[in-house]
Amino acid sequence: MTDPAKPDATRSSLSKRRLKTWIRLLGVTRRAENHLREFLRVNHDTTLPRFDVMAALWRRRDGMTMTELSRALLVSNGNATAVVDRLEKDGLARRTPSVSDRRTIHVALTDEGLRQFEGLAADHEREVDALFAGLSDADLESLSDILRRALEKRETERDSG
Amino acid sequence: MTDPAKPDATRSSLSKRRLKTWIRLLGVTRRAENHLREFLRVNHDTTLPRFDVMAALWRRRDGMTMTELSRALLVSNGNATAVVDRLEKDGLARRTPSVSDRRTIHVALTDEGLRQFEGLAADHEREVDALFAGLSDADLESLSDILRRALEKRETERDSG
DNA sequence: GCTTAAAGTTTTAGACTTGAAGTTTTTCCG
DNA sequence: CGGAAAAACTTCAAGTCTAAAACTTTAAGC
Repeated sequence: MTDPAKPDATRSSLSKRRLKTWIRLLGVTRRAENHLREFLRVNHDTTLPRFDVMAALWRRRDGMTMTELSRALLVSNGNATAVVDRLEKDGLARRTPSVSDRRTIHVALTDEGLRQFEGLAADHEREVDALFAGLSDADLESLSDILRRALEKRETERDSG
Repeated sequence: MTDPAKPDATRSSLSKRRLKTWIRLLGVTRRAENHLREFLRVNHDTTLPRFDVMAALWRRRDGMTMTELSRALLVSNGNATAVVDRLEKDGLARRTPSVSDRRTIHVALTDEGLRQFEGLAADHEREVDALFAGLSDADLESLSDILRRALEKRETERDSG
């Protein structure tokens, strides 16, 4: 358990540093999310979850199942159902029963949904650009690298666990 | 508008890279949050918002006002009220009217709240440590630096805006 | 055909979250 | 002093979110 080569202070400081870094990561993410939520509400009268769903559907233009959607967004399936319900009610998304597997339902943006999202996405990208304007090209490269490594580690764990 | 020194592709790729990095940041954060939520639920029968509130109250042992609490957590004041309501109902937090200002209310952990949080915090730190075990000391340093810069940029904006 | 399992969706109950509106108290300023 | 404005907090309505249970459809085994 104890390692003479590494005094207690060193070991504990690494763990504490991981915790501190995580808390900072969380803080930056929440601030950015809050900013974007406000932006979407004020300028486009929509919400972050709606935007996320529309973005996922836009990326998969030919439609995706509810389960694929909830997995892509890292949210529960019941949650996805509710958001899609509201989008459908507003004429922005459409559900189509699958012909090959009568259990599944394909969701896709309507023409109006596509049109609306494209305007939204351009503004959103500008906003994110401004939000992270303080980060240089090198910063972005480095940040992406580190985050990718953090992600990979976890997926390896999931595979073997 | 156009800058001959920087071709369109270059300018747009920087904006796109910021967007991609933000999406990755969001993904990593959500994955970690989901993991920690599950951990708290299964091992300690509690939730992330409760943990966050307790952590804030633990850091400020002598108590803090509801407004300080909601600002520290980056959530709305109505939200803070609801979470503290539940903690109070469970005997983990206590509200005390301020004597100097009858509008404000001081919130603090009870003895039981303190005791419970200390167990929680130790486990939570271990979990975060494992979650980010893939990140080296240098990674953490670099990540912290970059995030601090992203944060500073935004606060400067808020001051001058 | 019948049972069981698998894949997917929906429902339910409860917690969380926000923004806005409302109450009480304090501060500011004439 | 007295009224307006601001601040702290709560309450409310609507939406978001999760986990777990219920339900539907399909597939597999007997």
